[in-house]
Order: sequence, then C-alpha cells, then structure tokens
Amino acid sequence: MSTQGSSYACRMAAGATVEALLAAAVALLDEGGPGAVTLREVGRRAGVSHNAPYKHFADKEALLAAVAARELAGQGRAVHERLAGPQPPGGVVRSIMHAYVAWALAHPARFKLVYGAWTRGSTELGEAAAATRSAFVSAVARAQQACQLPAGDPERLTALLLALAHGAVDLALAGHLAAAGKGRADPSDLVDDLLAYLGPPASA
Amino acid sequence: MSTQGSSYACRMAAGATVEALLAAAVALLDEGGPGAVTLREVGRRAGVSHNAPYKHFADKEALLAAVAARELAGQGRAVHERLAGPQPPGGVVRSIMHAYVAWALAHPARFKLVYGAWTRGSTELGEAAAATRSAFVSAVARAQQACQLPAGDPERLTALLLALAHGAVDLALAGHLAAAGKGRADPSDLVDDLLAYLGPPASA
DNA sequence: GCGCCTAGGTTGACGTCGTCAACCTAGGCG
DNA sequence: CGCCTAGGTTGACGACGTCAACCTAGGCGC
Repeated sequence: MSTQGSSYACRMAAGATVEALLAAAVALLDEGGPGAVTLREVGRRAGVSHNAPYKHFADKEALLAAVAARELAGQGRAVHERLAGPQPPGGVVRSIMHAYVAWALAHPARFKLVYGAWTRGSTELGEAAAATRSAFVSAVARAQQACQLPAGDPERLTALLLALAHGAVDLALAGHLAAAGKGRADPSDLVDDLLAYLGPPASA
Repeated sequence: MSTQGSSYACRMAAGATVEALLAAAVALLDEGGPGAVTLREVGRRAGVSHNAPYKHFADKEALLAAVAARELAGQGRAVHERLAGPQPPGGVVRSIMHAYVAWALAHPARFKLVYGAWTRGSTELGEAAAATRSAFVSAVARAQQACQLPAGDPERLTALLLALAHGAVDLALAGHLAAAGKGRADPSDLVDDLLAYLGPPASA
C-alpha cells in the first residue's frame, strides 16, 4: 500500500486478455448493435483499462475484424459439416441457406458486422470468407449434377442464391419486408420460394 | 461595430438553411460514407455554426431520416414514371430493378442509409417506402397477368425480386461478390438471371 | 408607433469516444 | 544480476453529440 502502483497486474495467462476482449466485444455487439461496441467499454467489461485493447489490436476496426473473422470461421465450419453429412445434394443447399438465415436473424449485429463493408482488407477475414464461399459453391455444383438445380456456371448460381438469402435477411432486419399481413414473407420462406422456382420442374 | 454581436444573421430566406443543411449532409454522405456525416461538419458546410442544425432537426438521426425520406421519394417518382411509360409489363419490372441496382451502385452511402436499420419510425419515411413498394407490387402483378412472371401472391413475389436485387447490391458493395474472375457477376447480371429463371418457359 | 413573442442563430460547456504518448512492471534470458 | 520486452497503466488531446443560456430581427396586438 505505498503511495502508488496498486494495480499493474501482469502475466495472468498470456492470451486470456485477448479472449476476454473478444468476448466482451461480442457481448456488446449482441446487446446494442454495432454502434454500442466501444473500445473503452470493451476494456471495462474485460476488466482492464481503456487502451489495454491497443496492446492486442491496432485499432477499433482491427478488433471488429477479429470478431468477424471468428464468426465467419464458425459459419465455415457449419457449412463443411453439412457438406459431409448424409443429406441429398438439394437438401444440403437448402439446409445451408436456412442455417445462414437463422444465424443472421438470431444475431443481427454479428450479421451486419460480418457482411458490412470492410475497408481494411484483413487477409484473415478474406480467407475465411473465400473458404466458406467455395464450400457452398461445391454444394451447389453437386446439386446441379443431381439435377436439383438448373445447369450453368455454379459460381454464378451460388451468387444468385447467396444474394437472395442475404437480401431477404437484410430487408427483414431493417423492417422493410413484413409490413402487410397478407404478403408476409419470412426470409426463409423466400429462400424456399426461390428453390422451388429453380427446382426440377417435374417434381412436387 | 460595437464590442459584440457581429454575426447573428437572421431571416435570410426562411427554409433556405434547411436546404443547405440537407445538401451538405448528402454531400458528406457521398464523399465519406455514413460515418462521415457529422452534425458539426454539416453545420460548417452549410455556413452556420454547430448547433444550428438543432433548430431544424431534433437530433442527428432526424437529419439523416430527412435525407433518406428525400431520396426515397425520388425513387418512388422514378418507379411511377416507369409504370406510366409505354413499356410492356415484363420490361417495366426489369427496368425498375435495373434502375434500383444502378442507383445503389452509383450512391452506395445513400443506399446504405435508406435501407439501413431505422430505429426511429419516422412516419414520413415509412410512408414513402410503402408508396414506392406498392407501386412496384402493382408492376409485378401486371407482369404476372401478362404471363411474364409466375402466378402467385404478387406481394410475395415482389419480396423475392426485391430481396435479390437488394442482396446482390449489398454483397457487391461489401466486396463479397466479384472475387473470382470466372464467376464474376454484376448485381444486374444476377437480376437478369433471376428474371430469366422466372420468365415464361417457352420464350427465348 | 411601441413592446412583447418567437423562430432561428450564436457561444459555451459537459461527457464520451478513439487514439497518442509516457510510464510502470514482471518474467525471460544473456 | 541487469537488461529487454510484452502487456498493462494513467493522462492528455481533439472531435463529436447534445444541453443550456443568450442574442436578435421581424411580426403582431395595442
């Protein structure tokens, strides 16, 4: 208890602080949207002072990028699990899209973060996105071979499917979808609609 | 030139300041994205002091809402013009969607603002959105009657079309679309793809 | 014609945020 | 044993959103 230097704790567990920071950031994100994530509050929640985050991340955006990369990696894992599963090709595509929609609706802020504009390239993030995407492309290609989806460039068809799922979720989150009672459409309904339109014509 | 009171200009032209503020806000938006729009800078650009904006808008979000409402009204006008034009029903729908895509790609920040999450209801904005939307619905219904689009609830089909256009644009703006060279797809290409899939089967 | 009222503009202040700079401290290693 | 550095700390600065207090010119009742 001398006149100064009460705190200055060090060496607690190497990467534990980083973990605490990321966890705090995700919590903030889920609670109050992207705008609520503040470096200082993240530090507070993690039990360290403001500016401690700067020892692990270059700036705010770097922290957010790490959170996004983590989330994207989780999604990639989910896609690969479905790919390796026992479902028929068409079911895999549908299942992946529904999982995407469900995840986005369950964690709107994470969704907005991950698919928002990335000024910083952040190789880690780019790689994670590319990996997840290419897995989905191969699922689409398989479904095409099984005649569950129309033929054509699988990359382009993937873009179409992804764009629809993404747009439906984004509009729904912004409240631009479910206005009226009659035309009420969940994003997952729209996904099913599209797959039905694209599906084999002689199968109901 | 007494010791005080040099500035305090009043009564210049009633609504002129509001106009200047909105113009400045749009300029900032186009230059540096939504994050660059700052009440103080808007005031500076409009030639008034910080806090002058508070005499015309409750807070920052109210100003942004006004900008968005204005932009949405413009879009609504464009839709109505196309509806009244001489094009065949299928062409109107395609034309509206392409206009939407082109507008969004030309003004990404406005797009993000208008279709971002609106915490504040802002009746004005809600009405503008509903009007534009219902006009598009009627265009879709007309195309359905002309057998250019599959039958079914027009509201729901509209949601599908809108979701695809919106998602394609959003992904493209975030850089999540055009990664590879082969599967390279513009949002407008995706729109055409979808319309082709949905179009009458016996017409190439 | 005179005095109040108010719309619109001004300065000043407060708290918060991101970020930079300077400092401290415990463990690793020569 | 003494230095080095990774990780943590406090303090400061400028910018932002917002509140409060003040000012001022034109409009209107009398």
